[in-house]
Amino acid sequence: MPELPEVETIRRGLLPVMEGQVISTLTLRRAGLRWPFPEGMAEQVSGAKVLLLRRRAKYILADLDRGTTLLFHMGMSGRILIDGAAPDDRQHTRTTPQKHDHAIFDMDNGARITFNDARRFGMLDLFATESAAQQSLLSTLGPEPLGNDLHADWLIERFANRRSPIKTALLDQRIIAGLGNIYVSEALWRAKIHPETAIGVLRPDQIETLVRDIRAVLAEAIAAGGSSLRDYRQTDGELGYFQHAFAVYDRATSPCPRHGCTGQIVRLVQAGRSSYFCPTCQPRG
DNA sequence: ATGGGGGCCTGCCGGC
DNA sequence: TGCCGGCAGGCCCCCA
Repeated sequence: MPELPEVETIRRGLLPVMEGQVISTLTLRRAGLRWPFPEGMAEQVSGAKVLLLRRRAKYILADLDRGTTLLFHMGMSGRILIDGAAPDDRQHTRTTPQKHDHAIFDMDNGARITFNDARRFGMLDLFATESAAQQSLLSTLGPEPLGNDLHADWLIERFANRRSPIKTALLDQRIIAGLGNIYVSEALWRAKIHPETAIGVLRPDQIETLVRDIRAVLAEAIAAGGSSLRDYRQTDGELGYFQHAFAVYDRATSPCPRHGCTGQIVRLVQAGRSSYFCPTCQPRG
């Protein structure tokens, strides 16, 4: 799926057509994605004004003027595309729905926002804004890695005496919210930490370095508009381009790009997911 | 308690 | 050309 940088890029793309704007009609083209949509969601959203468009982890949250919040999650293959926003936009690629277009937001400002998701691991939900913090999808999330919520001291404490491999710990949204398979591999490479290292043996200085590298790789990816491998697109249909900056992800057998390192990138499967790393400059902890 | 595996879906790519 | 296995930016659930 889109990880944090891709979701943030999508949010920024939606801002000008959604925030402060009225949804004239929400059209649902199936009964649900991962789960059934809430009863009456289309009616409750149609006519509502979006007060604020925010992001939490990999979720986009639209607070509506009816005391409700609309939640988007892109799953693995979800896309959001905007048509007809600008007066000179003659593309209108979505004048007729395409395959896997599941939800269509027609805005008062003329924009059409389409949620497309081939694999249907994505989510659309609606709940009372005041209950958002208790919402089951959001309540267990850990700190945001960007901003001021993530502290190395907290991670050092959280990791003490635990044996879980750092790769799987960083994918755990309860520990840090928003990382996914790409940026975990990239951050571990930057921090020179082997993905199988038990979190309990990491030194405090390694964890401090890791926090800095997580922040840096996410910020750089956002600046590049995210990474496009298969499904991900920005809301204008454009590709992100951070994939060109990957050091290790999907680069098995390539030479390690670290200056002075002569190692070769290796693919490893952990908990059913691919990890990529350089055995030479990411020694076992 | 927590770490790993299976399942959810569709699409694409490579090998035979 | 077609079929089949493997793989994919995620997350929930169940089991040891």
